[in-house]
Amino acid sequence: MKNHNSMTIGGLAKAANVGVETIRFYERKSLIEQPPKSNGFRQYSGEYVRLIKLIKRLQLVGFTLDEIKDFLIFDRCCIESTTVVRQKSLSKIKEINEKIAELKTAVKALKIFANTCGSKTNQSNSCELLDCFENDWACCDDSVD
Amino acid sequence: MKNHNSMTIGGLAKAANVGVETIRFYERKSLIEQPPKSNGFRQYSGEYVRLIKLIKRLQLVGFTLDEIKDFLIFDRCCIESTTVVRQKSLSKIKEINEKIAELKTAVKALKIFANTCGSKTNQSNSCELLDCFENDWACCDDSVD
DNA sequence: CTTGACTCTGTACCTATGTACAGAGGCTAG
DNA sequence: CTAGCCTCTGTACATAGGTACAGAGTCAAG
Repeated sequence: MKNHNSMTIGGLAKAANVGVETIRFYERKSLIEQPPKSNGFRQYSGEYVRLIKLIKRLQLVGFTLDEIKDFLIFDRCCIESTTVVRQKSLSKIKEINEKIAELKTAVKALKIFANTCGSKTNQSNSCELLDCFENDWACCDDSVD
Repeated sequence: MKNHNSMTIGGLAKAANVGVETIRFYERKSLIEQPPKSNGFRQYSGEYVRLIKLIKRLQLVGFTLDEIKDFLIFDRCCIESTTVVRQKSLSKIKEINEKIAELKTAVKALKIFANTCGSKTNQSNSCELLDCFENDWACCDDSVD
């Protein structure tokens, strides 16, 4: 009675490289739908592998699970206007670009730190993280609110 | 008896734009030292403002509090060889650069998503996050371990 | 000398994102 | 038919990084 291309939760977990508990957790949080069951066991199609991997990718680049849920629900149901989703995407793009700028500034500061502190043998107070990280931060100072 | 350039915890919190509880939390975690007290009240110098802001910046770019502590302790005491600190800096730079690459890929994918899904009126199944996020991820696929 | 704003210590609680059982049942190989 | 592994539901615990009291003391203004 089993679809030849379906798998139980353990198979999905292995294929998507996550734990089975994580999958059940995503289900509880409504990130994924509960699949049909056979004898009480969840039967997942291959699509679920792509879906879980997508979730993990979105997480890596800074989406919270709640944000991911919003996108996924739209993706499944188109319940929101495409304009709203477009807006959400654009604002996320903006956010990520700002993060990229911050990270680039940090790399610059860390390079200075590594060069001035890591290569000198002098242990005077000229070696300070504070100094290295104090310049070039126009990008994010007091923009925390 | 009070240094004209010192402040209590509330002043520091305001100046550094964090909560007082956060400052005491950092103290408990040994990220900052307990300053001298006057009548049982902590008296902070202006240096603490820079220090708290530094911590917040490092956090923003992905340092954990434990990592920050390591750098700060070196910065204060030079207890580790500069070579070790240099190594840590370089590996953090590498990590941040990888993150930048991921984020750039995500921006590309989100742009495609925004353009194909947000601008079309068609609601067919051609509009899928999954598709947009499935290419160009050589940078991080299965590099999760 | 009272009032209100601040601080102290210590402990409990919170959110996000999982992880780990416990106790029960199912499936498959030998 | 039994052993060993899988899955089920439900609940509890973990971790990072705070946030929020409770109950007591301090300080400055009026």
